[in-house]
Amino acid sequence: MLRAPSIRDVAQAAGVSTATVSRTLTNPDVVSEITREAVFRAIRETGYVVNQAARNLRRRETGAVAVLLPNIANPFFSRILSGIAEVMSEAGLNVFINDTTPVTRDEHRFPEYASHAHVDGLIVLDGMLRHDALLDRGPPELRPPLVFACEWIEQVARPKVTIDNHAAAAQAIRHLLALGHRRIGHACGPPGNVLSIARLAGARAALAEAGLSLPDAWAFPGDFSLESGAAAARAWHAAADRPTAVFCASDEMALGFIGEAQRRGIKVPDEISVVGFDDLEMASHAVPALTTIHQPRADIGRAAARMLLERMLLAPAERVARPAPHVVLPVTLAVRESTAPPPR
Amino acid sequence: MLRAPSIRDVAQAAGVSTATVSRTLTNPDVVSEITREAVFRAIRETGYVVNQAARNLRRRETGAVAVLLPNIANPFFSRILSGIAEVMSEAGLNVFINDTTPVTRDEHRFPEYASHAHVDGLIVLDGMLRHDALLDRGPPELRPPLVFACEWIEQVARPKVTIDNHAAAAQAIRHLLALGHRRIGHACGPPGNVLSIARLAGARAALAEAGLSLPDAWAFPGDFSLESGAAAARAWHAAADRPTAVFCASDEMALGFIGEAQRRGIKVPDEISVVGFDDLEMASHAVPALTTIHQPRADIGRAAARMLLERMLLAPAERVARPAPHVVLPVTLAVRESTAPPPR
DNA sequence: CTGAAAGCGCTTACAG
DNA sequence: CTGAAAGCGCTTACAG
Repeated sequence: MLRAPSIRDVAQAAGVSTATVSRTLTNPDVVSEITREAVFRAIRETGYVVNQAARNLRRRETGAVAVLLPNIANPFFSRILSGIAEVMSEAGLNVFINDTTPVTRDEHRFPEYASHAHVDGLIVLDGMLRHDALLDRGPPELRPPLVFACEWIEQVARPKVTIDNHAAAAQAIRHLLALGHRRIGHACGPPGNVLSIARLAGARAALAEAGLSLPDAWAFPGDFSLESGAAAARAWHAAADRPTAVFCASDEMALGFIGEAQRRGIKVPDEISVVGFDDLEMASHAVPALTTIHQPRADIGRAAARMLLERMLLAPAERVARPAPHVVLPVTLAVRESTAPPPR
Repeated sequence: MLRAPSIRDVAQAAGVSTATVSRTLTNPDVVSEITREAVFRAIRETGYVVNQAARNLRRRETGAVAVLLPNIANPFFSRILSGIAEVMSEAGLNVFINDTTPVTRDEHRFPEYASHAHVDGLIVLDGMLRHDALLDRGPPELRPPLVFACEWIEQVARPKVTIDNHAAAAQAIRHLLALGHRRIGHACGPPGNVLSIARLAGARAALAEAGLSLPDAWAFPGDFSLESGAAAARAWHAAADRPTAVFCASDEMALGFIGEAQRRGIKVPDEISVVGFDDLEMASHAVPALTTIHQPRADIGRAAARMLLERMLLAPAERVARPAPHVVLPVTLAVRESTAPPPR
């Protein structure tokens, strides 16, 4: 039976013990130069590569972290993932990416493997995850370190890196107000989602500041997707009494809204101003280029990864004792071509 | 020191041996009903979850497969990944997703972990991967089973699932010819890429059938990105002698091209017809909606995953001996609004 | 149907 | 600076 070379093969070839091979690999300085070289030569000769399962078992760690996200098909996540991958690969850790709603239609499930047995840490981008499962199972010291990014779960006190969604939404609305709009609608994110809630509240607050409000009829339901943005445009178009501007909870919705509006012969921004949220690559390439809230997505990913690394270094007891930090990253409003003063 | 419960704790709680616990978990039928129930009760009481590192070490497998792709930020891959995740999660396997060009600018690197030691199989979506590294290292029986999807490496004979890029490109060109275009350009994919080469060749072949050719000046360089599509539009616009239609090697390029063209006051498709390739979600929501080659992305992912599963079942020797199958999935041309007869 | 025992391939105090 | 030995937590022939 053919087998991959093991540390014993290397030890034999180098004429040393397996302990020395192991030390040469993990802590070369404690080994004399001649043996070190002999070991490296033996490694080359045998084509040895360390068996992670064995190392992990022995070290009681896995060398991997997992990222849980609601929908990998959503382009919003791509740069966040690059940011995470960047700092994790520097730290020598592998990254599992896992869609929390793959095939089934049930609640967002916490994958079984997302426990200490499989993973040294977790970054969770999904605020809809049910938290009854592994997330809060067993003694806290045994639960893998976890940090939230972008989204979070109110009941689960863990470190997080987010933006200020409330303030960002308010900023988007104030931009529309400054252009002279008084009749402003909102295409909402998925109901129950923490981002949807914060963005809607922020929009309402900014409207209230100006003595305005958001009629229910102008809060168009949606779920962040292109299609739901298009649906919002249809609802907007069908309404007798229409707002002159709409703030969308995501860029995909904004792009879907604009596409559907244009397809119906509506001119953007002449007849309707549209603001997005996220600043996807597509936002600046669309026509009209999308006015939107720019999120520093790679930075969010990097910050979350660094925070997780910090938490992984802490002793379990200390980690549980310490307060969970909350990093809030700044956003900017990218004013482009999809907003203008109201018609007439 | 606090430790996660192990199989010994369960055995003790249930009053059986660890062997019986293990059997109950992996092969419940061979265990009597009473012990089985006792074991399950003990598992619940202790909160036991199997330690994968130990299981993997013992079983000489890892329970995970890796997907290697050139750029996770490219929305083209998202549905392929869902397709893969769908069948792999059914099979009880975890999926590592790895960007082959994360931070560094060097050649696409084969990640170290993509060896038998870390992963039971590989799906490679990156034809630019250097194949000198682990890919062809050591005896073939020891290399993890690998299947290519979408892209491939000519010199590496492995199973693959692709589309017929040559035929698809020809189909796109014939659509433009049928509309009456005689002056047709091509916005190319990244140089050296197998897809770029096949699509360019297919376009040339269809042009040649009609007694036409593709002047060098009309083969706009690109790299599949939005920005390179916009650059192609600028080059097209600046040219003295311009084609009336352009076939783009990707939807992102087509969308970038159209955006830049429209921004310069050019009407699409009235002044220039544009065909894309891929059929991203955005394609049908853009204005004009993009005429493009529809790729069955989820199917590609599912087919690649199934093929990998098959190969993983084979004994190493047999796997090496067998010819590598090549599955070619059908594509369709989605005719929408971005193409029309040439001006005048 | 069940248990004792070996062993998967590492790492790491403990001696020397 | 180096080796012998124990042990990480499982699984699986081998007996019974």
